[in-house]
Amino acid sequence: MSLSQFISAKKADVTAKRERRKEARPGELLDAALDLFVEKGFAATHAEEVAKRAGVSKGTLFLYFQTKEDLFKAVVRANISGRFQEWNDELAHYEGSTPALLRHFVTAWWERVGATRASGITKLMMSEARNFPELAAFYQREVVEPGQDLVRRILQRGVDRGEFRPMDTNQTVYCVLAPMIFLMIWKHSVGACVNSAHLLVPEDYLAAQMETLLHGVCLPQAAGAAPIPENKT
Amino acid sequence: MSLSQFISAKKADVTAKRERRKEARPGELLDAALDLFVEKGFAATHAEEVAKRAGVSKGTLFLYFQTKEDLFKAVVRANISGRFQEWNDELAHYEGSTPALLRHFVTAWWERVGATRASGITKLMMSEARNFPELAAFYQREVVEPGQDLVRRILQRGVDRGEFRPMDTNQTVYCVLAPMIFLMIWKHSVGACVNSAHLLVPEDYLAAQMETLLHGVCLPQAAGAAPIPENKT
Amino acid sequence: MSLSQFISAKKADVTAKRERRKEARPGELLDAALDLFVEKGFAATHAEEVAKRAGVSKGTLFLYFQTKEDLFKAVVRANISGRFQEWNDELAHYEGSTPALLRHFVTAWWERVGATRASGITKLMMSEARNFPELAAFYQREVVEPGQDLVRRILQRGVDRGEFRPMDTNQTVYCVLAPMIFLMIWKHSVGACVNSAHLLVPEDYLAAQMETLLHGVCLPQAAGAAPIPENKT
Amino acid sequence: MSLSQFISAKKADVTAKRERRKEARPGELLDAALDLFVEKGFAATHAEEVAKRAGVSKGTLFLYFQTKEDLFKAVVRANISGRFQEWNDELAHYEGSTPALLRHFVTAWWERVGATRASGITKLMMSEARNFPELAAFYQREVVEPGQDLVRRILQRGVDRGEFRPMDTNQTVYCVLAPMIFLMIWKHSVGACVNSAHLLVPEDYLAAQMETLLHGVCLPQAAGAAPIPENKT
DNA sequence: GATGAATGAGGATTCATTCAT
DNA sequence: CATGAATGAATCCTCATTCAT
Repeated sequence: MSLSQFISAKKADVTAKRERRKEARPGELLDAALDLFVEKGFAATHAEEVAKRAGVSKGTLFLYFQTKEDLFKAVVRANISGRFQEWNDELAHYEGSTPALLRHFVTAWWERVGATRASGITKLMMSEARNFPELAAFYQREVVEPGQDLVRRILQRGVDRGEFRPMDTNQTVYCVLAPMIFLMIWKHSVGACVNSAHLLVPEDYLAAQMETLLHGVCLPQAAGAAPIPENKT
Repeated sequence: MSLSQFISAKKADVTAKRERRKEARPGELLDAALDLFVEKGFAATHAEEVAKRAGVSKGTLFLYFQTKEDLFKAVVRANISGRFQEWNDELAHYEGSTPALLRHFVTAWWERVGATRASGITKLMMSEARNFPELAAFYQREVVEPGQDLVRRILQRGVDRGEFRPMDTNQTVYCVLAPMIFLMIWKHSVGACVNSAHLLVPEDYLAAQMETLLHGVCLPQAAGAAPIPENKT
Repeated sequence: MSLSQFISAKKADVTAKRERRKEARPGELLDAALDLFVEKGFAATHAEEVAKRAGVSKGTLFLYFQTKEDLFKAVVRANISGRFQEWNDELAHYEGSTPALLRHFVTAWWERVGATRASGITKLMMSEARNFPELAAFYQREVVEPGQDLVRRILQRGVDRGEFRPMDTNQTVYCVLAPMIFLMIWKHSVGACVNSAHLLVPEDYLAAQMETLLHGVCLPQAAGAAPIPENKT
Repeated sequence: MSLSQFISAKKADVTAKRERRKEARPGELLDAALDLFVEKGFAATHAEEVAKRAGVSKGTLFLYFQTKEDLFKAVVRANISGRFQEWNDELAHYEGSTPALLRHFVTAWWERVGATRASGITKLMMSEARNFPELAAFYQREVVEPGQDLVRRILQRGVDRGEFRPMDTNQTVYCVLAPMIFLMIWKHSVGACVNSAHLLVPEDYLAAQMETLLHGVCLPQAAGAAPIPENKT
């Protein structure tokens, strides 16, 4: 190793160590923040506690996130918003039937969000939306609308390909999303502190929901469902 | 009337008025507190605001409820009364088809609970369950389990009468309840502070859910649904 | 004393004691605040210190003044703004010559503001104006503009009555006010911490300023001054 | 050129550059600090901002000045240089009338100090004198007293030459200096953040002040002013 | 010497709770 | 019983200063 190589290696090393730390910090803080936000809610989570759990001081937290709201937004972005790109890509390149796509989407969502700590964020937003209008707006913009949009496009794909019967996709979107939202809320509220005799089994519940949903919205030729009778109620 | 008579009459009058109010006080406070807890959550609801809305002073609130937590617990307990007896009776004497019964149950629920202030209690419990585990257990015992039981018996009636296909009623129960729970929470959180382009219309949503549900779980002869294909995903 | 008299007297007494306290409080707080604001500046004055000096707790201060800025505004109103009514009345009813009026105004100002603690407020505003734009605007609105207006009307009175030569009153206003402002600043800065050999004697300084000013602006017939020569500079 | 030669040449170059910068550093820092202290006051000026404006890091600032107070003191000291020598010389060799000398002095002061950044120092001292008594004394000694002395000698020259009426020069000195001081403070406080309808025009204000001053203090034969009437007030 | 990440004391403000009246 | 003035612990955020690199 030449001298200059040695010198620059040394410097690189020093810098690297620092930068590794600096780059790791936000992640560690987001991690700690997610835990605490989910556990205690936005208002009841104290900045100092987040910092302590991440192993740094209060001041350091505010070095990386200007306010507690910013921290929250960053948590949402890191855990949810970021996923939509991925899903949009999958949707664009999916080649199978739309019922299969919908099942895939729900399964993937469960694995990547529903079953993870990130699911707590949704419960959190439902609880605190009214007290933090700006956060609510942010969440609506970054999560709710992209999510509804994604589902709407899936449903429309089914209609366009003659797999689903014509429908008001704007309303049906809620039939797809509501079970997921319900699941996240349930898990982080009642589910977190009660041992019921008949526990909710998320995967079974989701599968059941999807099947009842599909047999209701599918045309006969697509998923084998019968035509909907006209004499409703 | 002598002076002393006048005085004691006046005093008696004042006392009577006071006692009347005194007995009404806790109810008025619980009423005010329910509204505020639902609207803003536990932490963000200020004792003074509750008192003001009930028309008394802050001091009086703490005369009836030692702490804010006590007030919260009293609010939840006071609002979870026995509506189940009523429904159990209706179920026992219902003579129509089970799909019609289920539709009736959901409609009645929306009218008697979902559309009323009582729906706020559910939102409240979902939001604060983790902070009040003791209350969550109470809620589970007094509300969740009786509710699940009721629905389970409706579903079982359908299976027994050959209207519904055989199913794991313990899981399907959630398919009936989840939309209701979702609706209550949505209404009191996102629904209260976001002007989305595509608002959720509760009645439409419930009707749609019920139809997709029925066409998924009903046997062909019962509600005209097609047989469920065996090749699930 | 009858019973009812006794009763209402007792009640009145109790209430009175309380109210007397409640009414005295803001004054005590304003008093303490004025001292501290003048001594340490707005930013460096701590709410807790103000409260302590007034003999109450931090919380009590915020019971009477929502923010530190509000406290400051109240201090200004109590010590300066309130004076303008009084001066405007005096101006309206003054019957002597305008030079005498101007001398009266300056003397009165010195006695009622310049020589009192209130003078510190002006120095304070000069120091902190740029950091607290809202306070600066408030001060401009409540003090500077009414003050300039008052002086302008005095000058105009002199011109109208043929005592002063015609002038741009908007600029001359500063010739009257500047010595006062200078005095307040000097007194609360250099003057507060230096023992100069040749101390500024405010009364002498003001008198000298007024005389030079008058002999400059007065028409010959009014105060015996000569016409201003045209070859300035 | 060998490798080692290249390295040491490079190093020498770097070192030279560094040393050049190193010597300039404190000056750049003082320069940046002056601007900020004048603009925002001592407390509201942040170390980091000073460093950034000087193009160095926060750490470097504290390398040259142990504390923010030290920096403040250095700023004041660095900006109070000997402009008095220059003026004393001008005074000694001036051959015109004393009124003309006084006008010259005021005009020169405005051009060389009042209109420049140096005026900020005065505002700074007035604002912070009470927090830095030691500096206030220094300022008194190095600036205030020499300045008063200079003016006093001008006035005395007028009296001695029969141009000015006899006076207490110690007090009249303030009549000359106060407008200047007022102007510097006004400009850096109210003047910087208020859009008044009638803005102060420094040059006009100074000219007007000087004329009223001269016509008040001058004997008739000196500047054409009328005799001062004896019937004051 | 120079850097900038990290620190933590400090300050304004809130609000559940107490208690003299 | 009822009141509401008073309290002070608790919380977010800032920023001078330090120190490992």
